[in-house]
Amino acid sequence: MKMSPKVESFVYHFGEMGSKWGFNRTVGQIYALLVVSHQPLNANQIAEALNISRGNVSMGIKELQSWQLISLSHIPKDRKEYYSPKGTIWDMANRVFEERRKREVDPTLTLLRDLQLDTPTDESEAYAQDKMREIHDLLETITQWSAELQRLDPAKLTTLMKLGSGISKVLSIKNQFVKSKADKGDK
Amino acid sequence: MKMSPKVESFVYHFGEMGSKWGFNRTVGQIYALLVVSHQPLNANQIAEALNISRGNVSMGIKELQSWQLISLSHIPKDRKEYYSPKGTIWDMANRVFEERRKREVDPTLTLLRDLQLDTPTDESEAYAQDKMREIHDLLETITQWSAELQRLDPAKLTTLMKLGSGISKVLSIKNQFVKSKADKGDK
DNA sequence: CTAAACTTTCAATAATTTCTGAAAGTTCAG
DNA sequence: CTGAACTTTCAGAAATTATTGAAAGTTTAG
Repeated sequence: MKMSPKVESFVYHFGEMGSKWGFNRTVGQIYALLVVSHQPLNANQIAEALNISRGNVSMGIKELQSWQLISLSHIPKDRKEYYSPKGTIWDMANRVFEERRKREVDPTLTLLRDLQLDTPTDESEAYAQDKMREIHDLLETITQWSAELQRLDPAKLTTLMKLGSGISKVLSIKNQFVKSKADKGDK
Repeated sequence: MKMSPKVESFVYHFGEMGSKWGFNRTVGQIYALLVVSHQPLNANQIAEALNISRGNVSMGIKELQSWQLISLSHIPKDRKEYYSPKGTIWDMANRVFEERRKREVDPTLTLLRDLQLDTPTDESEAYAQDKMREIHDLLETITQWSAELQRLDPAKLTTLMKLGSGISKVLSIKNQFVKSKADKGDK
């Protein structure tokens, strides 16, 4: 399993970036390698291609499984497990968003909600609490949006994006729509 | 500068989370502290409140400046610099998105574009290149969307979100709209 | 069963990142 | 100027995170 120069630079780059997207370098590399490989790979092939230890591959695979990013397969007469990316690239992006939300945003929302429950004891606490509420609302709105985005068919999304001039136009259309309903007293 | 328990848990939590959002713990804490403080704080106050060294504060401030997240002010008769968060919470979120895009997505897009230029030499390279193109297109679409989202007035966005049932509805409206234009031959 | 062919675990170590604090740099009032 | 009041820098120390590889665990063919 020798990587071609192109695949190699892709894989290494993805490793570096991956570490900023919530998983470590090795995990990013493993995933990148699987994505560009036409056939499923086993752990030894991965270790060899990436020049990392067998144990490290095992850790990486485990992590990718917790992100639900890979699926297993088997080759007849071969006991080894073969790994390949699960779903499309869009699925992958959704998984990453979702997983990050669960790990990073949800706990924050919980904390902020809890902190809202107490009544502030003085002016400075009131100010702090108000700011925390703002952040809470922001995170909630973003969460809501991304949840809805994820429900969309990506192909449709792309098409819509290309057809119009994007979301601003979409919103102004909706805005008019909502206004005209409101004018008729349709709240 | 003693933090109240509420502020304290907020600040520490934000520190932990911050490290997942592209800056380190200290930077997250400093920013959180500034956000919930009614008055601008100077470096010593920050160091004392967070129990970190003066030098560390200086580093953190520098980092926050590179993210364009804080502004400076001065108090008459006092030589120290006082720091406060720049803009609204929404501005902050935009800055973070934008900065992360610049640091994490843009270089990837560049790399992927470059890798597209070569013609594949064999079937497996062709496959790899095709996957890379998919990722490129995905990242580009996401980039486009987020750029447009940032241009929107956040208040308007929130209102729209609350009025309707979200983006799916918005899109289906636009979809009808575009279709009817298309039916009239309006491309 | 048993042993071969795997995978996983985990303690030790390596690599990386963050933090400190002393020293150097800057600014400005007098 | 000068020195007091700051801020920044940066080398080394501390803390955190990632990696290895040997040992333990698991699965299955025979």
